[in-house]
Amino acid sequence: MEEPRALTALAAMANPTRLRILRALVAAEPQGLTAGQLAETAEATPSRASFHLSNLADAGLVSSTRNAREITYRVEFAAIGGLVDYIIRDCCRNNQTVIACCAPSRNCGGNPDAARGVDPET
Amino acid sequence: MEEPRALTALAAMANPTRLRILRALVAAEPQGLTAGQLAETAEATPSRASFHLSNLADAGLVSSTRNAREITYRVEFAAIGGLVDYIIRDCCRNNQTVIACCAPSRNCGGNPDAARGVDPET
DNA sequence: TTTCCATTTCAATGATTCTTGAAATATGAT
DNA sequence: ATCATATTTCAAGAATCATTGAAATGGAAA
Repeated sequence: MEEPRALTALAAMANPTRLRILRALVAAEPQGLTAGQLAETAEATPSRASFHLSNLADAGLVSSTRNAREITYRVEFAAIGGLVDYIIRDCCRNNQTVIACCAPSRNCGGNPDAARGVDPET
Repeated sequence: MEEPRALTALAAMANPTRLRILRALVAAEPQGLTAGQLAETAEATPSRASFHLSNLADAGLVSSTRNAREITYRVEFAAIGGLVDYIIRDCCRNNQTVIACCAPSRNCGGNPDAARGVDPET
């Protein structure tokens, strides 16, 4: 990933509504969620949800496919991974402290569960 | 890291001038760089650099210490790591595609060097 | 104290981004 | 065709963020 794309991805994630949308899509993998379901989940009007959805799509963070009149969105994990890769490598020059936060027994966010590699799902 | 702080960190990084500043600080580790040096590196006026520097400091991404009349800034790798941790764990629920981007032999940004774990420095 | 240097703060302006609600588009059903 | 549903697009206004240049602050030297 190059800088302009990384900046777009960072800006896309730097919004509470879009982060909620992203989170809902992560939870809804691999089926995805329709624009309407996302609007409901994010407590946004259809128009507002659509605005944020196209922002996320422009950033490559989500993809969409139309099924009849519904449009289903899915999170693009590879794009998020590309951003993480960019932060670690291009931005932080493979700094060990940053890399350590990806390890299964990490503790970088102040969450005690994280240090034990506990899946937040369970 | 909790959401509000992650949002602040993402917003801080989502700006070309601040990303340049961060990059310069990463390269200048562990001594850090003064506000004046950073302004020069980022090709910004002192006032503009100061604005972005306090934004980065508010986000916890840099720290500063005063030495005589100069103020030296340093990158806070732990905070960047915390953000990466947040993206991977809280946001992406430990998705493997995202985690794989932190591995030494990763290839998530389209850069062939990345797959071989080549340090961009060398 | 006066002066100089590094940096920050402030107010004004300009630029982006977000929200809202109405209208448009696309698709399917009657 | 007509209608209903799902979604997007658009224009206007509100809110937030960035840039500028001038003034203020903090600190060291003359």
